Amino acid sequence: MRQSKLFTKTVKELPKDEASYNAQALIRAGFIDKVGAGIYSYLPLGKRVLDKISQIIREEMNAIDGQEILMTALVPKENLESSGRWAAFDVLFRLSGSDKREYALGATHEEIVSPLAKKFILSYKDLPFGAYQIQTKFRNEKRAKAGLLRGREFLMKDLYSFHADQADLDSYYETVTAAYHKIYARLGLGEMTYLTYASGGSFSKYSHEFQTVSAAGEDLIYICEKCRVAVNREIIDEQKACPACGSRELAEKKAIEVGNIFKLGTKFSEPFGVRYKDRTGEERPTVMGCYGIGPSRIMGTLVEIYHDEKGIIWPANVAPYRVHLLSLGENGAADKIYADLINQGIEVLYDDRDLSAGEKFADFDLIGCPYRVVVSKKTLASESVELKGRAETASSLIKISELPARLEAKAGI
RNA sequence: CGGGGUGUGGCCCAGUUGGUCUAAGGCGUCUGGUUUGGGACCAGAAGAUCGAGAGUUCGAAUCUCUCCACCCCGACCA
Repeated sequence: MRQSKLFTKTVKELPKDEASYNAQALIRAGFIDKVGAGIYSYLPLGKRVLDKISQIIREEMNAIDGQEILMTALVPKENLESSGRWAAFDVLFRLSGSDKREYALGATHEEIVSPLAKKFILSYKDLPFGAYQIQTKFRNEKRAKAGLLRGREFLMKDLYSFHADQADLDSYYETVTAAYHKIYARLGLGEMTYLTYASGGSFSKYSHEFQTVSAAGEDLIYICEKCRVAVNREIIDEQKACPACGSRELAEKKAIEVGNIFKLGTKFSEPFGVRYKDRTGEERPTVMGCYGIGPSRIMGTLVEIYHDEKGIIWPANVAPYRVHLLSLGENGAADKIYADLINQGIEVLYDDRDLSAGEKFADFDLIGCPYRVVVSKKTLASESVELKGRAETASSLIKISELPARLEAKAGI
């Protein structure tokens, strides 16, 4: 991408109506645009990051045989009345069309996926399976806050699984847990993300959250480093012990909830009549699980964790581009390097604008691509470019002919 | 939803005991010139229903009322 063609620009000053770091940094660098409290548009750079996060999640869902679907954003009132949530759910955006039929904008999709599954589940032979989607969710939070961390409209991956019995659900639940750990590792969040015991509702003692330690978080968790698990404050009782090993050596930390997995049991399959015939011909309710991760919240979380005083430092796997190529008055040579890198399959943001070096460096720091490649009179004198990692302070001169190999070698954190 | 705060060109803001405010400054933008390794410099230019509505007054960005929006703290978060 030639930066001269990019319609967004970075801005020098912090937006006055945002206090959270992730929103400030993302707006300044031109990744998102604020429309209202908790309502943001994703601009070219931001969309690329969001797509990369979603793609990692998609790959890991497919790897555990999740089947991608896309459900409706409009959820009819009757569906939500079947589960009792039309009245109980206070964050619903409710609306109606000219036909007077009432709907809610989807805040979650048990009420759509359950009747869907009912149409295809007839026999035990139809189980188990998992269906997921990556879709915008709507929740009218009384207080949206913290930029992308708690929005009224946000992107969510929600997976729903259907099983013949509790044992099969339990087994798949472990599979999903492992997949989630892989996702966080690939996103660069593995080290600071903990499987966390949280309140479970009516069908299991606990649900599990994935909590990423960050001062920007809303939750308070108690971490057992030995077991690499944590307990949410909402269920910690007076004994304050690790549920895995019983240790009382727990570290209190603020954290961002970056995922949540639930065993739903028959909570939805009963009211929606999602039943199957077992081997003996007897009809039984299916057993369900649901598993969520929000790519947009992940994006905000990454910014909270990966930045310095100058701007964002994206992990390589989700950076909008791998390389930010800066031409300092040498577009002739830089054009060729740009074309070569593109041909090698390397994603490049190419600053071909007629601006001062300082502005280009500042933009590189704000936008936060992993590598900076500078082409200038100085570097060209030795048929080289200057290469520097965003997180590094030292740069080095690299022969132009060796650049693609160097970038590939450095790829993948 | 309770409490606190803030709304002034695209962005950040000064001004708010009512009176040359015909709204200042910085950034950005446009024109010309000089620059060219950390948001460089000079000259000129354009750009504002002062959040909205109602009111008080000879006169309102400034005072009163209502509403709206955004931020922060708390509650809430299936």
